[in-house]
Amino acid sequence: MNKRPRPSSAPAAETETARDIPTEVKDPGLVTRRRRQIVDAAVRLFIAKGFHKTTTREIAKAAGFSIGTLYEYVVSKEDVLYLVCQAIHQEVEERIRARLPQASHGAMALEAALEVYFTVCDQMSDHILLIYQETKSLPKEAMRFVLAHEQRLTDLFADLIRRGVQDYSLRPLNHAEIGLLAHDIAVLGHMWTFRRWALSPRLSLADYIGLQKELILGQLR
Amino acid sequence: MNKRPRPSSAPAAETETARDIPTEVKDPGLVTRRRRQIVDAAVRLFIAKGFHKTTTREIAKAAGFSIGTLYEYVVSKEDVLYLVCQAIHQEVEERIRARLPQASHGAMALEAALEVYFTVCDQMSDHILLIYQETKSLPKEAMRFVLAHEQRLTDLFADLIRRGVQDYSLRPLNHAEIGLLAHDIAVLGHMWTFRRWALSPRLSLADYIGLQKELILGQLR
DNA sequence: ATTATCTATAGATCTATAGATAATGC
DNA sequence: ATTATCTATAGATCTATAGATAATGC
Repeated sequence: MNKRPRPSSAPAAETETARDIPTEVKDPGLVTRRRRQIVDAAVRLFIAKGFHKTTTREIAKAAGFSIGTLYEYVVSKEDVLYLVCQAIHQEVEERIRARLPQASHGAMALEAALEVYFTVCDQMSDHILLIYQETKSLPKEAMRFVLAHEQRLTDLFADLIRRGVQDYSLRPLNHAEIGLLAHDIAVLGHMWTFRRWALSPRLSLADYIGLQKELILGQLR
Repeated sequence: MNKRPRPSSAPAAETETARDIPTEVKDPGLVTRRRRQIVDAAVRLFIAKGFHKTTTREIAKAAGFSIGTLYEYVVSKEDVLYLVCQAIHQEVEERIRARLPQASHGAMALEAALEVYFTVCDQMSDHILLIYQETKSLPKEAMRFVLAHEQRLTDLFADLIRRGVQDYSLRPLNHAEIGLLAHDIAVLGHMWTFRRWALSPRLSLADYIGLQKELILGQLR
């Protein structure tokens, strides 16, 4: 059940889900704790002012320690951004997985997943928007990890669609169609966050979910 | 034919399509020319390095004059970003309008528009991506103008859908549905630019257009 | 004498680190 | 004596402007 499909040609090391950031501090528990403080502080600041306009000093202060201490836990400012992106993706994925009911057949499971996903996107609006806007500021390798995470989330939908096709609760679809539909779903969730300025004045979240579900599922039955 | 619907409550001044940037230079023709140089240089640099990592000096140099001259034509670095966003939106809109055939009925016109729009998104991939990533760096008022432009582009699709509903070539849809579908179309075009890393290795542009057209039009007939 | 352009730099940051200090455990 | 934290700052930029210079037209 936890087996994710991995690109068959890539070596195992390439599919690791997180990148290690060097630290001067020996106590691993402390590292975890301090980095959580850093992430919490940075998320708030990045959402409010953006990555580039936030200084490392501000991050350290908001996290409750000095600039010198900050640099015991990260090597660079970009590391902070990476930690933030990683934490956000993790939380999105956790929230979705936590609320995914073990529905009977594929079509039903997919519908439930859409409901959950769009709701999570709404709740984590600012965070998802942040990822959209700042992923490009990551160093190349860190970006690869973040995009891989995005792909994993998308695969979650692809798996459900595939299940629906196999149990005949959805119409037959080929590999490319399934992949694309999964991306469509992922992006239409994000759309609620980055087009909020146009959508939410006219549409409630419930309406949005209802209409988008119709669009996606209508095409699959 | 050129009448665009405007929010009835907003005063005319609010719907202006461009913002005036002060300049020290008297000759309007020269201003236009130099600003085009600035935009051309900045677009290239911003796409390559991002807005924040590009310096005003680099922009001036790439445009072919000195930093002092640059500041005769803009007040701030943000002005350059605004000029860039404005120019990109304008070109996207022009390219689309130029190739829009005067198709007979709404459904056909919409299909043609999708074809054109997705193609333009592909051609201007880097530019659209730039807008996605840097709009947030604009000062508030400039951002309003850029988002208004985005909305106008979306309205273009809404108009076509509405036409199709009226001539019965598309199924009946209410106001909210039309608005949302228009946004879906706009975003699915952009998706080709910001999910390229996942899509284009597996899917040609033609396949992408074909499948997305199916998704959207399938729901409307 | 007016307009456009250039050079030189003021002034303001900001990241990252070196070296000092405090706290903890042997 | 080891680990974590802090203070102070080196070093590197970067935006925006002031004042000088060159070009154009009366």
